[in-house]
Amino acid sequence: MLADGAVKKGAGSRPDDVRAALVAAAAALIEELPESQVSLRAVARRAGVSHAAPAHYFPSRADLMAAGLAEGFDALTARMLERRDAAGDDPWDRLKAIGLGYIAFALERPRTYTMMFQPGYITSPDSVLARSGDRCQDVLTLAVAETRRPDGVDHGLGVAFAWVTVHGFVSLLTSGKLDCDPAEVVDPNPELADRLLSLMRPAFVDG
Amino acid sequence: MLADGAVKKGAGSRPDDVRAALVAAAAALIEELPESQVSLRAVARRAGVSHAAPAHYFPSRADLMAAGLAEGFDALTARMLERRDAAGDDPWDRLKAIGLGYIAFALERPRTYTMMFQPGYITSPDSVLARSGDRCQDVLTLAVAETRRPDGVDHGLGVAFAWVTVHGFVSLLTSGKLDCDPAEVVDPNPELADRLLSLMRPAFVDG
DNA sequence: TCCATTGCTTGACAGTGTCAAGATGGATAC
DNA sequence: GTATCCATCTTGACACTGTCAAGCAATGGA
Repeated sequence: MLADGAVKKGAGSRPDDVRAALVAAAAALIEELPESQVSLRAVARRAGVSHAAPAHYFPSRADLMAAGLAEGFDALTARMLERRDAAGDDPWDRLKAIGLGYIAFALERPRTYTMMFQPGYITSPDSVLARSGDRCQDVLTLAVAETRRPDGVDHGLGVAFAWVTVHGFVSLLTSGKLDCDPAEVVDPNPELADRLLSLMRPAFVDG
Repeated sequence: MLADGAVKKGAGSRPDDVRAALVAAAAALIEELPESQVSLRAVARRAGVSHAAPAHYFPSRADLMAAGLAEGFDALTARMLERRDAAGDDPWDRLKAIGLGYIAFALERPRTYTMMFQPGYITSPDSVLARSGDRCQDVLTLAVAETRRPDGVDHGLGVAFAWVTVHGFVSLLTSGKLDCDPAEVVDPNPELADRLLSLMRPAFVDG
């Protein structure tokens, strides 16, 4: 049996199979191991190729990690959209749904999430990782725009405030600074997240 | 000339000189280099000792890093207290001063700050790093308690909200996600931080 | 059939964290 | 004064890392 994401040699192997296997292996290991243990060679082993194979697709370890992390941003974006579209028409409900989806993703894949925001993996503003991060931010930007009211806060500040709140929350949670169990925050016990998001409500909608 | 924090051998060298030099060297390198380049051996070189000397004081690399990061938490705490004590008597002014001090520290020493919240360096709740983190949180807890009003939010939630906001802000800033220059946020242009902190004001005080 | 290019492997290098063993020097015991 | 001990630190080794150079194998074009 081949390992998860490993490449079948010979017959069925097409160009870019190895690349896809490497990205999949990187994404898997990023969540399974501490950051320092996600080595280029470990990813290559998981993908079933030699230790130098990644060099043909990614200039450095950072670029391979970035490719795996970009998948993380895409998954986060998908999760937010899913929750938003199930939330109905009320702008605040939609924004809050996005926030809860964001929190749920980060707590399900904490190592991936943490690494997604690690400086050093974005090598240029046009990189795959930067672009996937931008698409993620677009979802939030749109949802904040929907809540707009004449006397509301500046739009850019609102986006920053919303993002800051959810990011700070999951970041402190996974660092163990908010003495409560991250595993219980979303599924069995969503009150904390709910109440925290409600604290930022006055910045967006009336009442 | 000896490098910063290096140990003078022979005459003046007392017990724990090497330990202090190692911690100082670690604290310095943590801010100077990317996390992956702050190696045990680089710290030892900086401190002027052999590559295995740190093992006599710290069981592993993580423990040496934790000692350097604990100094970071202590410096952060000192910065917050300094700002608070200069802020007068108004509870909200004091809380906001703490927040601005927090933000200033994090943007002055971004690599140190980021690493302070990296999971993996706290080996036990009684570790030096955990304790210095607790002292830091105590300052915030006290300031939030001062803002208390009868119909206000739950105290624990208030502490979480305040911390989440400043931590999320500097964390996104240093990740490059809030398209503005972190170097300019505090000193020449404190409006953004000021406005962001003001958004959480309704959760703490009236008016 | 020959050749060139692509895709990947093997091998090497310096650097890393950690462990074992040896040196060194100051304090204590006799 | 000499011997012993012990903490402190060094040296050396090991497996592992990221990256580079060289080589092998297969594919596609002439």
